[in-house]
Amino acid sequence: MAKTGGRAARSTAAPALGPLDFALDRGSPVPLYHQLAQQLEAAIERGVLAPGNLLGNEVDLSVRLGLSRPTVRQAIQSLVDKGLLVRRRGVGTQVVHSQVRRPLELSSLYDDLEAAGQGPATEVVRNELVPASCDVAAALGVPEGGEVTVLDRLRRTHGRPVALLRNYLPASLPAFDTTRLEATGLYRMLRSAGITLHSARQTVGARAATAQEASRLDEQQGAALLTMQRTAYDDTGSPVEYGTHIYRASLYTFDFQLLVRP
Amino acid sequence: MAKTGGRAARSTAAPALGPLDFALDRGSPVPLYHQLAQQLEAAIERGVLAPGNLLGNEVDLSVRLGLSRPTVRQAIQSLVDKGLLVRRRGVGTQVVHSQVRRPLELSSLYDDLEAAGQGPATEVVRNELVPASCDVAAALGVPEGGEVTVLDRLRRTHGRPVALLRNYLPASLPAFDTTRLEATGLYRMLRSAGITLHSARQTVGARAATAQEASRLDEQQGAALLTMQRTAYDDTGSPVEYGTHIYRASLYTFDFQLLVRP
DNA sequence: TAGTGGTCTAGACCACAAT
DNA sequence: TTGTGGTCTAGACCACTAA
Repeated sequence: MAKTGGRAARSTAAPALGPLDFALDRGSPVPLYHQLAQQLEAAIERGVLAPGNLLGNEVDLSVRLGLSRPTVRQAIQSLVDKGLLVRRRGVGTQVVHSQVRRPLELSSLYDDLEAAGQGPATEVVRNELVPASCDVAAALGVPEGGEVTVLDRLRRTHGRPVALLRNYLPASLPAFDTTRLEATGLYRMLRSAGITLHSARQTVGARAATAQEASRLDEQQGAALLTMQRTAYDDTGSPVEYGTHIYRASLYTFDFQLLVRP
Repeated sequence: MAKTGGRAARSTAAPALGPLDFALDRGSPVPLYHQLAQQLEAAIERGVLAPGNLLGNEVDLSVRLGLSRPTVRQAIQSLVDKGLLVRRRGVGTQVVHSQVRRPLELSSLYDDLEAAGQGPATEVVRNELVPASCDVAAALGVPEGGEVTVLDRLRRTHGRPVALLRNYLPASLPAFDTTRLEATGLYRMLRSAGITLHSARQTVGARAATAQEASRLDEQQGAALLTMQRTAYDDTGSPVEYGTHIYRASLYTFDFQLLVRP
């Protein structure tokens, strides 16, 4: 097939927006649109692409890169979805004005996913099978009184206790090795167990600390605590985890970025 | 290979997934992929599409609907992004297992956007120009001491105070009419002023109520409060609003769904 | 009017999963 | 081996924005 046949003709001495050099590898298993998106994002991050007009129209770009327009669009769209670019019909595609731009995954789900490995960050204080209470049964979709794994962890940063994490998991999952859990983190273990997270539902609130909670968290009784409940689901919609977390409000906040969908 | 070459042969009395009837209007200004997405979503919502295998392959679907495959894919992809569908290569596209499915916009930004109009939900208690303090100036990107609009509102539900909302806005915006603000809501007024929100950054925390806050919110001093700070940006990345909100933890929680991006 | 993104088409080959 | 989604192409016409 001569598909790529006429491509050699695209010589044209360095068009107006020459400074951008993208190296696309057609042999790579990573999709072209993804390669382009990554390199665009890197260019934006490095400030090579200033927050002004740019990315001269999609058609030119596709010709310059030797890609089809839909492919270029797909790359651009992924960055628009990330909030890095804005498209205006009849105007062009612009880099969004710097400011806060780190994508920032959501709240403590991210913590559980990434804040692992480094030192004795979280200590497992309980890891056993118990009968499911009413609310746990409802959240996990198991019969009330059926066995579930309960996991209590104490999380510290800089040596100070920050959070009490209680998680319930279906007993159908393989048992969790405590030491490995402390080194790896809950979500990474779920992942290596072949469970791919799909979505989660969270509720964030606040209340005063009980005497017991206060002593465990090194706070005064009645101190303000941040509370978070979460149910996480896998691809098929089956619940894989129900958690009730408590954070010291004096040391911890949830912060996240959100995009307004058109 | 004659792949679907025998396409005409695929007459087969009412194929397995016959019950779906989609009415696409090519004359409508609403894009075909969007029409299809809406009708698919409606079918899922109504339970016509059970959480199992379905949506027989994209190629057949496109033929049945008289659309090209990319168009069908675009429709499906939008529902995947919403968390309603899951695609598996070599398997097919499935409806995600019911459970929690309402998309649910994020936290109180949604409140501000939608919880408007109905009754005296929020009362404007302050609406004036003041010099920007350090943190306000930083958040809004204006010089310290420059004029900004400060807006204090008291929000009630069922007659009980729920939140104290303080917002700062650039003085460059047109003045906000207090009565209209109470009837319409802040974000709707911004929108009608031609400002399209793009993204926001939020921090959620907790602390004990001061005596003054307690009296305004009908709480005890020291009661747990939920706090939220937010900076919202428009398309161009310019800050359009900085808010410091306080909620009664006994009456209010943030709850939201989040999708795990692959 | 000219230029931009928005939508749509009709194909193609590939990678992966199930059989 | 078969069927699925994943990627990619090379065009086309339209709607909106700006000059």
